[in-house]
Amino acid sequence: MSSKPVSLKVLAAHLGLTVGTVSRALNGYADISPATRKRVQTAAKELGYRPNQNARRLSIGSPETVGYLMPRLNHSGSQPFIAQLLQGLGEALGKRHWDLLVTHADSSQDELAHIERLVRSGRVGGLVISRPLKNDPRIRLLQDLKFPFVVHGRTASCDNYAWYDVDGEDAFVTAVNHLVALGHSRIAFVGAPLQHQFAQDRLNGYQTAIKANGLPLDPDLIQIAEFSDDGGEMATNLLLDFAQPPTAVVCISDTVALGALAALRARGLRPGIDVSVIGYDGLKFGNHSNPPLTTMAQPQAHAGRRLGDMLLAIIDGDDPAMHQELQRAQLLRRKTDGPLHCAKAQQDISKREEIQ
Amino acid sequence: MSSKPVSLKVLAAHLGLTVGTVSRALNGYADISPATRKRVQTAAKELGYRPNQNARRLSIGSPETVGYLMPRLNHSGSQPFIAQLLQGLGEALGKRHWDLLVTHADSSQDELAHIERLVRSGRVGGLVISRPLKNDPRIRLLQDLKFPFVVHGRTASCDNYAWYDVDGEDAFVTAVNHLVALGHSRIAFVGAPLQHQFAQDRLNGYQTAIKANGLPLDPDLIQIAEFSDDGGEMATNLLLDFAQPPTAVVCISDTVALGALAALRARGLRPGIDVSVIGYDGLKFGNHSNPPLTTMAQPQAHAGRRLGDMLLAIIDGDDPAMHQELQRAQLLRRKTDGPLHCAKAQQDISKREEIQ
DNA sequence: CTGAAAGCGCTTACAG
DNA sequence: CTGAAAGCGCTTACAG
Repeated sequence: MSSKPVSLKVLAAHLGLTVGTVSRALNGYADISPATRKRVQTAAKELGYRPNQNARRLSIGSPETVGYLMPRLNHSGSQPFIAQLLQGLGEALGKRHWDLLVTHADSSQDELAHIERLVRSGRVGGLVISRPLKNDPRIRLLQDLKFPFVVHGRTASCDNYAWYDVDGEDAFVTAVNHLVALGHSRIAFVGAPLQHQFAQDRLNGYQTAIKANGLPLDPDLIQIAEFSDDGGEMATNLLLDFAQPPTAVVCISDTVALGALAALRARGLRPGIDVSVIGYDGLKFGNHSNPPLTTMAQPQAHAGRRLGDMLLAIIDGDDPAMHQELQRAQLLRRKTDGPLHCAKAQQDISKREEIQ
Repeated sequence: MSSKPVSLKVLAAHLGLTVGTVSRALNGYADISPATRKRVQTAAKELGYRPNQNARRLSIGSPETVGYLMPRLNHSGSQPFIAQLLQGLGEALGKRHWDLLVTHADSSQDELAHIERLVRSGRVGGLVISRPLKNDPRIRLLQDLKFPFVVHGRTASCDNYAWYDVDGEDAFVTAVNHLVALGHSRIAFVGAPLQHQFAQDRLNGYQTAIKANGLPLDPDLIQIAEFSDDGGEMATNLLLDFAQPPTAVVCISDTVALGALAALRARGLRPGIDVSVIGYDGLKFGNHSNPPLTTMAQPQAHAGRRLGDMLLAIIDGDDPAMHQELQRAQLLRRKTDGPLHCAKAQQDISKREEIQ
């Protein structure tokens, strides 16, 4: 279909030189006369010569390509940060003229086979994986294969590989402390299934902070829900149905928190006044929720670049354990956090429910 | 770093065969005895043999890879659909074991050079580009190079290449008609700079519908703003400052519409009651805005798959002009559209503004 | 049915 | 300084 690109062979023929010489001239070898180097370079530019990368990479023995293993989309929410992540990865790789291959397994069962195929086929020289499980078989596989990789996120034991993560535990300590400082003592946690480490981290932070503040750890106040707005709404409804409902809720994500807000509004409760809600992520969209969502905003801008730089360094031979970066989330106060209302107001909440 | 993958050579040696024979056995050539075919297959599985794709692709003369040219992120809004699009592309390509390469130009000036490099280097056999300009030089370049490509979106003249798009003009006709049916006659349009064709299409739809309904085309009611929530807010403030403000606003995107809602709320105007607002995109997040956003929802689920299938067909030799698919957006009524209020209410709006 | 050989388009020691 | 040659790991006519 497309016209054939010019090869080294035709370029060499055009110049009356051998392909070896032309190749060395183009690749800046020292043992080429300045005159022919110039001649070769101008001819290459004129003819629009670009080395065939498949050939080049076969020859040098490196795919000069890194793979990103896309997490499977859960029907409910789209990956909010994926575009930014890919752009950052692309920037880091681009500095060295490496390529970015984006793949996803057909099913989660196939994921290990998918990775092994990818590694063995020589298409990539390193891999970026994200959203690790607590004990992620992908990480074990890659370690067994001794294949360079970095993880966006962490697992329970994460000493011996490279990762970039935001400290979810710290974030939820901060969120709970903030609510305690506002006078709250019945603070609930709406989380997601604990197979993912990030879900566990955030729950840990919640529990740590509750205890550190001398509050009782009421198991009723810990709700594990579907990781979506609907999940957040259902969990919050459960919480509000208790005899002693919480006066504040920390949610594992902004999306889940939006569901919590919906549950509150549906009962005529005012988020940030009657019940406080804090999300996690810092999505821009939280500015436009009803009311604007207070959240733990994670610094997301550099994740892609950092992961890309790390991976290249590891491929160059760095010890993966050298490359571990933990960022902190920051409290972003908008309108859904507020001081505890007086006892009377709390009673009103309970009453209102009974009426419903 | 990683242990070397087994090559065809070691597999052949292991079996006491030549590489040619082993290759043919693995690739299902007919002239191989069933016995050795079996023997080869089991040995390949045992040793975990995977053909080196760089070598294979060099040999067969196809990169078996397609490139996706990421649009540059505008600081303000993230690409909401990009993850879905990539997943869909990956599915379509995966059926044929093609790979997906994701790239972005360092700057918009470099984009043409970037494409040319990509094409000439033989890394990809086809390209997906998105968000075309009205008269997009990338498309001309790819046509000149006679290189297979598909466009997510359309340009002004789009007869002679392949594209997948949602009919923005139709969507805005639908939105305006809906508002007219609700009794509105002063309907504004908040758009974005017109270099992108989609911005023009949506404006065209607005204008077409205004005229078709026998309404005057008031240039004041067309506001071209920054493509962001802030842009939408500023534009809406301008509209509300007019002596005769609009009673309804159609916005070029959900994000812009969120800004419009913010502007209304800031003035104490109730979206959907005092002033109607309709967005475009159908973001899930619109369920949680204040109030939930009425929008023209575009069917996004199949875009990636369709674009991938089209591109593969074109690479196989199909005429690109055969592959043009126009989808329609659907009105998704939530809470920001409503009937025109009586004259008195309208006066109140004007008054309220004068007070501010 | 299998082997021997050429070729894909590069890179890179090795001669001279 | 440049050429001639081997090699990267595959595929695929061509013999036999």
